[in-house]
Amino acid sequence: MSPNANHNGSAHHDHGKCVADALAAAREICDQRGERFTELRGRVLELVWESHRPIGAYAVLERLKADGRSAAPPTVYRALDFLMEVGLVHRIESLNAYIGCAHPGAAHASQFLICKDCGTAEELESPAVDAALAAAAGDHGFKIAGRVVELSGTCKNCSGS
Amino acid sequence: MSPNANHNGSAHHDHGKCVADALAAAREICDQRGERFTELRGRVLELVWESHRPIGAYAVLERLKADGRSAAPPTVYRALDFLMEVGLVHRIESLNAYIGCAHPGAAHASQFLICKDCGTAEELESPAVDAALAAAAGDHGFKIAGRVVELSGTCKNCSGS
DNA sequence: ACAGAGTATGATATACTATAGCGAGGCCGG
DNA sequence: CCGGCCTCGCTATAGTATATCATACTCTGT
Repeated sequence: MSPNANHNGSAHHDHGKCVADALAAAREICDQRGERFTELRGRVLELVWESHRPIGAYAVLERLKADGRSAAPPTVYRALDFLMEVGLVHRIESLNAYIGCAHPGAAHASQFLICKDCGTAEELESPAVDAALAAAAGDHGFKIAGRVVELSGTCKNCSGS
Repeated sequence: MSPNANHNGSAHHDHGKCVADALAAAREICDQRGERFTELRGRVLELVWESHRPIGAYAVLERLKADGRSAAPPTVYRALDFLMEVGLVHRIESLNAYIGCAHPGAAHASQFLICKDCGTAEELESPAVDAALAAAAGDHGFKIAGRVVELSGTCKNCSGS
């Protein structure tokens, strides 16, 4: 993994710390919720964060195998499903990929800005978007249970160049 | 919205007419754009509309085969790709499924309300949602190229019962 | 410490979704 | 009529996800 990372070109970005923070937060959240943050789940979450952009389930699987661990698709899908239920990971539907949640711990409806050039996916939580969606759904008598909002395009850094 | 509309099981809905209208419109749009609206493409579009809710590519394939036609996955994927390029069909990312466009002919960014109970997907074009998305993206220096907005939940008819 | 319930993981098989690549035939402009 | 392009048939394969059963772990109450 690139030690430098720095997703969107902005300044520096201590990737190791960022991953470690995410893991620490995850552990705490699971503790609070009485969920087991097992070694496997931790490793999967770590791999998702290390990628620092949406990563496919099978890419996670390959990395697990590279650890020397025995793993099969259900191994990773179960871990990802758990992490999504707890709110530590999001699934990007338009990419069939997964990414670490930027703001775990709080229920939230997020939106994603997916750059076609660099592959990063920035997580947003725009109240305005959320309100507009709620209003639009309400107009049609629709009760929202789940939201998928994914914009593809060019991110700030990539459009500069 | 179409004059008849009203999917969701309530009251009447002249399905045959609705499909025929969609096909007629499609033929005209392809003519205008100098695209070939072949028999296969027409049949695929017809099948998509007949389903009247998002339908998977392989379900379309089965129906094509039921016609006695020889068909393989590429057959249907090529047709669907064409129909999407022309704007006659949308893909629902969260379902890996396809649905006829309710307002073909005009460029538009649409949103979908997908009922988990009855499986229908209502197509919206909310300017407010669109504006909110554009604003949120703009705040982050992001240039939008494609939008995926899919809300899952319970539609009006299903929440009544 | 132990038994039992519930949960997590291992392992195999299979289902579902999508694309690559090649060749034959049709359509259309020159 | 011919040459290029588009459409379609066909086979193979890639990519994504789940069903199912077996094993092993963890926690709780005793």
